[in-house]
Amino acid sequence: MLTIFNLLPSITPMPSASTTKRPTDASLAIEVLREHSLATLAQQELERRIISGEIPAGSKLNEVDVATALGVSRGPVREAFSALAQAGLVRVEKNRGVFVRQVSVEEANEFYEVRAALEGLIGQLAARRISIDEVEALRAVVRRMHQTHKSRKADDYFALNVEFHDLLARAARNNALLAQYRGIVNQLDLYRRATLMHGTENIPVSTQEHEAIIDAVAARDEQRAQTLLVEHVLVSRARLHAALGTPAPKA
Amino acid sequence: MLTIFNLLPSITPMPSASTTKRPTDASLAIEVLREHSLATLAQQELERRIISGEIPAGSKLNEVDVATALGVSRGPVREAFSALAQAGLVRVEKNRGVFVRQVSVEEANEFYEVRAALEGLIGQLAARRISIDEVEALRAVVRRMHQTHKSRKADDYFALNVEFHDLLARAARNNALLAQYRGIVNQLDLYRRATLMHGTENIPVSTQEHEAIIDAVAARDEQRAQTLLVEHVLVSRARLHAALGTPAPKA
DNA sequence: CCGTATTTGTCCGTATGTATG
DNA sequence: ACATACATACGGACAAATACG
Repeated sequence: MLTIFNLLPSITPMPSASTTKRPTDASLAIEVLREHSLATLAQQELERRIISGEIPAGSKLNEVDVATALGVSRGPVREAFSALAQAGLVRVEKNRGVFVRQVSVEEANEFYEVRAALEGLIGQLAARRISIDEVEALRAVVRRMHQTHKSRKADDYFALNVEFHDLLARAARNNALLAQYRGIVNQLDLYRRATLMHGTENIPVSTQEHEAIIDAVAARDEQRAQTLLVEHVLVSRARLHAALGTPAPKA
Repeated sequence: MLTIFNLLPSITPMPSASTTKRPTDASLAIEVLREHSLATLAQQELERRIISGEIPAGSKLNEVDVATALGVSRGPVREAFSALAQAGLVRVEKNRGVFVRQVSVEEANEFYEVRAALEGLIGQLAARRISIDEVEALRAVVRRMHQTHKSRKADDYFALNVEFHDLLARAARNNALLAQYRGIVNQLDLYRRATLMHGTENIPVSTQEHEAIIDAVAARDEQRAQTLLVEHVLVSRARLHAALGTPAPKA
């Protein structure tokens, strides 16, 4: 338990090479607080901890514990809880408390259906609007995936996979779509974390799919990009079910 | 300005014919408060007033004014604001206040793109999972649309149109999809309300499209239902732009 | 440009409801 | 079943920032 500095956003610490003006933690905190309220900072920090699995699914979030852990009072925490509930990351039971959302297999399948549709639109729009630089950034991510595969670090691959799809989602140039997509992915992560199935997918096959997606997008083939991405999502869902031994729904 | 009774959910007032046990407003309030917090009630009430246009887009929501109007303190109101901000219905500016979200033409086009994709999935899944009763309910709505058309009440048609699509969305049997769909529709309504373009669409053409959609869904033709619904959304977007004189995006 | 009034941001106390022995 | 301990729900007070004259 500490102070406001706990919920400072994860600003990259910087290699500290710059001699210009090294901002102290205190000045950074002041700068951050000029724009963000404690409620939004608490929301972001809780979201990060939930998505990362630092706070496991099903956990009860005690108001005073969270407040003291974040170094704020209970007011901002309650506001953060409301926002997180709307985002689907926590569930609020009146007079009982708030709990980190648990996503069942059935709900995960629902999310996958929606995600497939959104990814399809992302592919379609990205093929129409992506820039050359963004295509190159996508290829760079896939290159790093190959290296990561060789060193066998599944967690790194998982992070790169997230980066790939988020990059693509941003390339679609549609903020509403981006927001909806991220919301779905966050909720799906709740399920993946709970089932400990992060990054253990079939990496070589997946990277092949990624490369095909990049090619389709770079070729401005909207239809193909859409189809490939829908398939990509449904296939990864099938892989997940296969690994878990759960029944995969048809179509 | 009044009391807690302001934010009682819109329970149908009942023709007051029942002699059994007529619950007083007070007992109703107690019953409601047993399940819902003042924050969620405030959220629902504010959402209703925003969607209905009762509170116009761009309005500044003063905390104490809203609190007194709803008969509660500022705490629950602030929690409701957090949730509404997450839902995209209001925008929060730190140390300035919260404002009802204004949706620009460009943002509305983004929403239409997403909505088209979601409606497509709705059509696909509804064709797979809809029940006979639900098909009949859809036909009933369209019948009422015809009558409404004859009496030329555009607002009624608008309400029926919402009911039709929400019914279809529920028939898709996917709660995540339903939630996302409703979120998009709510935000699109912000735009429609602002442009005063509710219900002035081409009604006869629209009802023909609705009937075709029902036929496709009833015939379990997933592909056709999906295509028809995507087209339906894009066409209604084009109609809107034509009426407003704004440039309609390609595709 | 400064002082005042209003509004937001935060914190804490109290009442009510829930879980536990 | 009762009493105790605890957590949440709500309200109100204080501080900081903004808006206005």
